Amino acid sequence: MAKPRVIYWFRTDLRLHDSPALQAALDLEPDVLWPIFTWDPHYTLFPKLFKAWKPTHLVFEKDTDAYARSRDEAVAKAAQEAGVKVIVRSGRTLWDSDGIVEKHGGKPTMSITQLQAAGKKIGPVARPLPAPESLPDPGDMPVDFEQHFPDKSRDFNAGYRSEKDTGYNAIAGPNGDFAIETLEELGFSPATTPHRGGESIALKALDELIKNKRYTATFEKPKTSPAQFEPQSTTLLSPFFHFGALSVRLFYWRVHEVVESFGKGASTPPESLIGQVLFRDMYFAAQAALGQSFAQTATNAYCRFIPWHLPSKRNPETGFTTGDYHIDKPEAEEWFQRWKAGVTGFPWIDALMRQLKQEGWIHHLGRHSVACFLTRGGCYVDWERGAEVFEEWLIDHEPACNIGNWQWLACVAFFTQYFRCYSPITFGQKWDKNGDFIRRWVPELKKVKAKYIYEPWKMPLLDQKQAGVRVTGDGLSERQEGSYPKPMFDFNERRSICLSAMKNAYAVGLHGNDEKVLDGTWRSLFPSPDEAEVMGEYESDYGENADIGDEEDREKLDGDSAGIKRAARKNSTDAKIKKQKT
DNA sequence: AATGAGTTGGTCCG
DNA sequence: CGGACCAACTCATT
Repeated sequence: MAKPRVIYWFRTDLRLHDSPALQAALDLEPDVLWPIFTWDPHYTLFPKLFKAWKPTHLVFEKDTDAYARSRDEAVAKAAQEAGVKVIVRSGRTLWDSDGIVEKHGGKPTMSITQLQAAGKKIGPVARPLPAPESLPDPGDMPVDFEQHFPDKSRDFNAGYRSEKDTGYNAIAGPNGDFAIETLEELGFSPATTPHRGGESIALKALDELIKNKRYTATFEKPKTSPAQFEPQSTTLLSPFFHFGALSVRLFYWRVHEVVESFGKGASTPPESLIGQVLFRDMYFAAQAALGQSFAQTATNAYCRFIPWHLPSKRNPETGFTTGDYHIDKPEAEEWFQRWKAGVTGFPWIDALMRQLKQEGWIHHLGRHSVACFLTRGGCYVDWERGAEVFEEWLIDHEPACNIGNWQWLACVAFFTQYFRCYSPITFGQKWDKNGDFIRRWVPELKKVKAKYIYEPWKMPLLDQKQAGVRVTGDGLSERQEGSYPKPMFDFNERRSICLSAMKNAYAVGLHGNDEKVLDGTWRSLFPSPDEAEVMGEYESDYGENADIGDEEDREKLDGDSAGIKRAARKNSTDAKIKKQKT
């Protein structure tokens, strides 16, 4: 019998160590093994490859991302039609995410307790497999068919290319060596990030971490500083996990060993290093259970509905295009743009957003800060808008973790304590009194006294002169030389408005799959934006305390808001009754 | 049904 | 720096 001819498709597993899928391919004892790194042109490429190379097997690591599922189904179908056997192995997570879902009754894991319980039912995390000593030769690769990128409309990076893209001109790359395309070959400018990838760098980074026994064994995420840089306070292994350059199970067992031998005083999940990868598995399994609806509010039974000022681009019915889906607040669009550009006028937020854009990575608590600020704790912009920006900019972007964490911070799923709100001023100060992190990323403020670095709008003119910066403008219009924008709103005012709006939304109690959300009738359950604005009381830090005037007005408004709240509670009760019925 | 816990807030007080 | 409080949600356990 002829020996197997195998195509190995690398996607989420750019490594040789601990790859169950690669091991499965090698276990076939193939005559030839072709490595393929292509990402999207598979729909047209694979049928051609099947015809030209006549493989017997196609092997790849399981990808439970919503988009990947449909892509892989299409490829499996094409393989079946060509008589090619498909082998898929789980290898991206501690446990197979579909297995976790199954043990959790087919439902998404919405807490770390649920994930741990389901993991326990499956059994211990698999021990990592060693890297193969050698790989079979790729052999002949007749490529006498159309090899160019087949569908330019699916080239989502087109807008970023400055040079000619030669990366897709040949199956084995420009040099015929199957090397992953360089940025230059893909037509991009040199990277702006100092972070570097690859399996050997990943393994070295893990070794360095493990050498530091105390750090590894006593790691507590909430105690690591989001303001620390060069070096940062956390491991920075997430990009390696994302690309599969480092096996999460290898990480798990090597950390486990250190924790065991450290004994008393070691940290435990969820704060510990092990806890971090447990959260990762939790989000993966949540997504595996919910599919595409996980990425959005619309149709998502596990996502609370909030009438954000700036809506998602998705329509509740179709999942796409902007719909009439929010309570109008014209300023919100500008707030979103200023947040994205790092010119909100709040230095702590701006520093984080600029670091994110430049380097593609910020500390987890920094992500908390900017995500809370954009959603429930400031701008009241839909979390889906923020998630899209992170998706584009993060070098460690993992769809499941990104979506899950945005839901967490927006308090629409996973987390509910919306009254715990990050301050763009005091949260950073807790870690970095002098504002060194701000000085690094917002150089306009480099010479500002520590007293004003988190609140430059409070700086007297004389101090502004001495620091060589004028606090003026909106950040978006053409910026004056040596200026830094004024804050885009009174944070305390916004915090108060958002809090009461969240309270109301919780009382109404709608979720993404509720009929009222999908047919638009949710509007009648929420106060108009003007009413919502005056529901919150606040002490202005800026001297111009909105419209709330004399005592009589205040009473009247409070009366109104109480009425709205009563209505909201009633609606909440209705919703609960409705749920019990179904 | 009641109770306690939940990775990662802010403010005030001592 | 530690704890009470803010105003109060949901889940897991009993």
